[in-house]
Amino acid sequence: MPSYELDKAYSPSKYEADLYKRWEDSGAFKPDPKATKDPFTIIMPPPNANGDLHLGHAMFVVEDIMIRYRRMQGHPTLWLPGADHAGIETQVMYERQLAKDGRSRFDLGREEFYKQTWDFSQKNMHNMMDQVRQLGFSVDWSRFVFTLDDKVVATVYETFKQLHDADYIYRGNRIVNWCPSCRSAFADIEVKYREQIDPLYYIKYGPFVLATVRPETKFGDTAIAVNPKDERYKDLIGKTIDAEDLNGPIKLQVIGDAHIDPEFGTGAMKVTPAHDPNDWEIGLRHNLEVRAVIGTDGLLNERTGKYAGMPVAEAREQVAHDLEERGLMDHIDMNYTHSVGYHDRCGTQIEPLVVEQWWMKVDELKKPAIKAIKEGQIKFVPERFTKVALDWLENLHDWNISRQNWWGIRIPVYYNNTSDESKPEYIIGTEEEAIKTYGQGGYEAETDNFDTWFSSGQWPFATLMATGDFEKGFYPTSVMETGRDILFLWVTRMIMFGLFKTKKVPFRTVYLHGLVTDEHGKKMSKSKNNGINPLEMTAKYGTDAVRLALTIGITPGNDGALGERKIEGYRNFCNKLWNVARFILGQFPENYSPARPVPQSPADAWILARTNDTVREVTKAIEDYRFSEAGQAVYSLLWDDFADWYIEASKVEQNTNILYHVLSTIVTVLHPFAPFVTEAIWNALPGKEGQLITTVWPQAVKAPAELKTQAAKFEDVKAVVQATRAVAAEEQLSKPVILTTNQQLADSADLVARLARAGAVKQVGEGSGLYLGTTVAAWIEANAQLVANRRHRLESQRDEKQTYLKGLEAKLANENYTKNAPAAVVQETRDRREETKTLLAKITEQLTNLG
RNA sequence: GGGCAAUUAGCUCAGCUGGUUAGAGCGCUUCGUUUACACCGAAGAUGUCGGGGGUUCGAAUCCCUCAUUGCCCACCA
Repeated sequence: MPSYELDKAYSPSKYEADLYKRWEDSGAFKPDPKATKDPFTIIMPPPNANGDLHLGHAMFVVEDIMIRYRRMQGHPTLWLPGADHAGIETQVMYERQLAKDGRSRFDLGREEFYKQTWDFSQKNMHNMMDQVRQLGFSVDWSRFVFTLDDKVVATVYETFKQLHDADYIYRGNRIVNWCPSCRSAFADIEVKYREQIDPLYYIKYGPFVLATVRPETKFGDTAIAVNPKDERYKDLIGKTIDAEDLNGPIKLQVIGDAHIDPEFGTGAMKVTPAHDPNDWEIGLRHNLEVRAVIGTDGLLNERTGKYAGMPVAEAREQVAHDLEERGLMDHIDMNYTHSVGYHDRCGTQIEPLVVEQWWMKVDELKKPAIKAIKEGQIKFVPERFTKVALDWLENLHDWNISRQNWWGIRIPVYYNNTSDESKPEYIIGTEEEAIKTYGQGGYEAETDNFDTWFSSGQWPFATLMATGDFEKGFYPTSVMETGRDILFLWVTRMIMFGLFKTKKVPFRTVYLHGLVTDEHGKKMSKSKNNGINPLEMTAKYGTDAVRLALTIGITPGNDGALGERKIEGYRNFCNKLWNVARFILGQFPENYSPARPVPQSPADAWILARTNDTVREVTKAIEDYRFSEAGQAVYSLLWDDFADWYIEASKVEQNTNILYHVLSTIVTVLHPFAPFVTEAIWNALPGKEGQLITTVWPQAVKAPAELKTQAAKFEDVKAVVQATRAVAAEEQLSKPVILTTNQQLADSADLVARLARAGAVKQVGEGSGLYLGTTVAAWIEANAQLVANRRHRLESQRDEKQTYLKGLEAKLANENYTKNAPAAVVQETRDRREETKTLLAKITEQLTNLG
């Protein structure tokens, strides 16, 4: 015997874990092999296996919405989860942990450090997987992929070799962004610039005075550059000058280079090709000697004499001090503002150094990517990011793909360590191949790792190749949904790699979400202590509440504010839905077996029409990636229409099949957004088989005219009820009596009375009392005093309508309007005019009767 | 220096290709022991849609311009 009963309030913790397990165990998360539509695939951006999930990950809820929606639509649907070893980021995090015990990675050594970081990330990975479950994400766990899985690494290696064979990979000694703390080079995009004030030293160099913020690099100066058009220095170009320096006299050649701004400083610049990117370029142009004076350890080297071994900052002070002492300092500007690069992961100041690295040529690789985007093979949501991505790609320079960190995927290169020069300088391949080529002990393995983004840039195909789904129609994937902040770092690179490796775009649509900020739109940060932990919130308010809070009111590409109060609001909404279900379940007779909903009353027709419209609206909105609007539409149907009106109406005239139908429909279309509460309710409904997660998405139909006519009658009832309530509230009337001349309204007397909390609804030949001003003529029985009291209200009502009518008439009198505006719009204006005229006549009549 | 976005109710934000008298949630005021829900219900107040100009029959929506805020990119001896 069904016990159609639910707890008084929805308690998420009671259901979530069980429901999730049931979904997972039933295989619902796997693509349905029987589904016949096109496959729908999303590869989840793999969270970094080095900590807890945060709100950025919780934003993947939009992926779950798409996935659940497509699954219900009957597509073979795959949401593939994974985790990222996140090279340098994880390394830095684990090093911080080590630092708490006063240790560094150098104490452990490379091998031990790797092993411990592996354990650290494995632990985090499992923790993270639990958290993904907690968010209700319907990912196919059987296809979980880690970036360090053998199959992924194999694909990454294969791609590297293919790129190398195509001549897109080279090894080069060039200036790079060096992080002295990580002891690794980084790509330009991993350097974040911060504005700061530093002293600008004007130092004397023979006949020159020149400005620099880095006097400590002067030992690496190999020229002085001036603008060739600068009259002051023109004659010196090409000459070599003698200058007194801290370590004795030196000679420097003077070169002319258009890069020099005559307005800056003294118009002359010291050129240090080894330690400044611009100077490096100048050096290339003028074939200057590259003299390194700072090592990869961030310390000055033996070329600097007594400064050798000093860290850069210390050396700078010392050199400046000594220059002053020796009379070689002209003056110092203490208020010079400029921006300085810092490593975005560890925050250490970047030291430009010349170090040998592996590079990827991008000039050819980016072309197909640009083409694909321009041709619309990849669409961006929101659209404005199309141009942003294109601009970035078009200006992209060769990419340094090697990292000297210890945590990552080793570049599969072995160098010739034998004296046999007929053998290749290096090979790309396995150790066995190295042995074959160079003999046992005749080779040296590369120790550099790949940039994390080199491997994750291959994620869409690397994952599907690892799971064996690549050939099964899941590639190209459907949507790449990720944070706006990694558009360049990740998305553009996936496009390049995807097109190179598979000749196909990796995804058809890129959906970018913005940043989740605190409730006042401020960035969340530890120092401000305004952060929200999504996992704490799911525990406190339920996962559905958090999901809705991250969906509704948040638009693609834009930042979205989230406060605890917002989550609380959606917790309330879930509870509202729960109670609606609880009420309806209580209405079912024993052994109720649902039948086709047939409208018997205007209210029935009205709610059926509203439900049908909402299904259409939600479906369209999801298809258009307007998830906020989709969620809002269901929210409003449930609360504003179903709960506030229809359920109340059903307490007078009940149509159980319609209650059942509307509840089922709401729960179904809300499921992608709030999967738990909807599934819990579904399970309690009689006559439902299987799980909601795999139930078929409803289809909106073209509503028959008769349904619309009937529905309009309920709108009339609503209007009278609302007007009555307003008057009753303002005049403190209890149980007012409603009079009407309208047959239909009189027919619905019980309904109107209940909804309006009226004493009675009476049909009369002629109205009297307080006129309600609704299209269906109705009055509230009232004495002369009360009517007189409300006279001003009628008058202002009349004035308002008159103004409005005037506007409409002016509009319709305008030929330009009636000619140019679409016929439907004009017709609507005409209808409105007639309506307003009728109302106005009634109000005027009422006022006349008042005398 | 280049670019993008935002500016709408006290707060946080919707408003898709221009077309009802501009919306939601929260907050606020008043009232409320109704056959589910106080995590509730009813009623209500609050807007020169940042300023100025323009296009149009019609502009929150399109164009120009200014202002403020945020973000991205580049450069910075």
